[in-house]
Amino acid sequence: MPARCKNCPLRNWPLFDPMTDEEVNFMQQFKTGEMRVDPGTTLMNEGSDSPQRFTTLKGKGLRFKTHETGWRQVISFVLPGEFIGLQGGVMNKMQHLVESGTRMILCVFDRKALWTLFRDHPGRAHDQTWMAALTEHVLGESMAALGQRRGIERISRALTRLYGRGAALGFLNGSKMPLPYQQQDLADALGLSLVRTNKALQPLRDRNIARGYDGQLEILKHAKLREIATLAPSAKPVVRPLI
Amino acid sequence: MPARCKNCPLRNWPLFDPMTDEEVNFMQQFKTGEMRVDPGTTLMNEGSDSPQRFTTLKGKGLRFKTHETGWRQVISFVLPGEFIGLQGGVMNKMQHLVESGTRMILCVFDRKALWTLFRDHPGRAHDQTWMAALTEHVLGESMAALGQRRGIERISRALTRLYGRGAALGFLNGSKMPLPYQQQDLADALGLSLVRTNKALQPLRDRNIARGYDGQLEILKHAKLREIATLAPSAKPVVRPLI
DNA sequence: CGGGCTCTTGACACAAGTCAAATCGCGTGG
DNA sequence: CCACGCGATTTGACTTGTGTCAAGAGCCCG
Repeated sequence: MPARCKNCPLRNWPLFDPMTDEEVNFMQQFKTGEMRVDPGTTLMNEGSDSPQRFTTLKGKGLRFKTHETGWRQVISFVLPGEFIGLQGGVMNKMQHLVESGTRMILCVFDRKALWTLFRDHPGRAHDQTWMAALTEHVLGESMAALGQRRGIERISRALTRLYGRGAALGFLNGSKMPLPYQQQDLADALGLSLVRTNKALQPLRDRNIARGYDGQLEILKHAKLREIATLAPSAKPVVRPLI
Repeated sequence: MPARCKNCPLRNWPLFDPMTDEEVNFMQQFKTGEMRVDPGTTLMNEGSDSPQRFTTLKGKGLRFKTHETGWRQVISFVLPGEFIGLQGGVMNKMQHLVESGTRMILCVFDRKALWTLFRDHPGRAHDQTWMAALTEHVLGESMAALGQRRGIERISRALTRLYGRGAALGFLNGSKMPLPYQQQDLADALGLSLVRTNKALQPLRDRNIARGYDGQLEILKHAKLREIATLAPSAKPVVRPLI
């Protein structure tokens, strides 16, 4: 039986804007169910056709584009609390896939229902736009990383960011967090070859700065890692609405 | 005296969704004026503080991020019809600048007024989100270009895209369109050094495929250019709402 | 006529890709 | 219980793309 929004396990994390009871009830109307998927399931494909939108409740996934020449660009890592399917109405036959990397549980909303949200609940509609703007911002940062930074910097940045997001979602276990991605995923996200990714990871391992193995990401020297990534010292994740 | 939205020079281009008279009047309320700027003016800086939002009426600009280590990543080229300032509410002290590259004329909207749009005109609010989703899509494509394509491919792709957007806005003059950007701008957009950009441009010039000079972009062999860029043969620009 | 841009070109250094092979885990079937 | 196969990771040798440095050419404008 699907959990009620009232008991949503995500809602009370400090990463998310608090919601009033009224808002929770409102969202509950739109929830048409829950979906559980195994690793490697395609959640969105050529989004325009999908009648559903999702919010990730549990598990991790990948958002990426592919090309007939064989490459794959990972656009972002999908973690709990993320909304999937906004682009649905926009894309034509272009490829933008979302795939699960672990078992996932997703909250399912109906596409049409979401439209009425614009009519009846401007605040939530605004949140939707707000999230889109945040995504734009994040993608812009990623572009800058790809365009302007070298391999080792990109990797350090990616690990730092993933760790930060994981921390905000309570995934941390000591200095470790579960990271169900492979080096190939990281490579495709960073625009590096698998071999180079591995080789760039090595000095981080050897110098006990950070390491990823056995489905875990461990960061031992945060400051050092940020320094290598030329990232500003702190920057907490932005508190966002949950849709 | 500022033009009325009714006479908006952009509105009737086929690139944009048609608007009803009612919608036009509605938007007119929000327009607080027009702004004219010289080349090189900063339109948005650390967006969170700007009380204004703009729509480009005329002229071209650049959207980019900079970093204290000296690099600059051009996120996108700003052409007429583009909305500027959506991210305003999201960014903290992070740098995301919008700068004019030519003289520009911009439609000015008040930030707060735009909020009421969510309350009173869901259709337009939806358009706003729609545009944000389109931008997400475009940025994703750009990421893929930066991460997966080599210099010459990136350049060919960029030229093709710019030409396509120019065509949709009626900038074409024979096989040429005005392109008020420098090689350095292109380089910063593509994540290449200036020198490499120039060198990659050379074979395109020599083989009479495309050339950029004197503020003009000329494409002589579209098919060839697309082939070099490994782009699908056609793909018209997506018809979008004008905000 | 002489700065100060932008664009062009060449020589060289270095980062990243490619190819290939070895290693390690791990689950399956004999 | 162990051999086998498969996928992920690691490592080495070599090639290629791209950055950097430096200098010259073209051009506009005072």
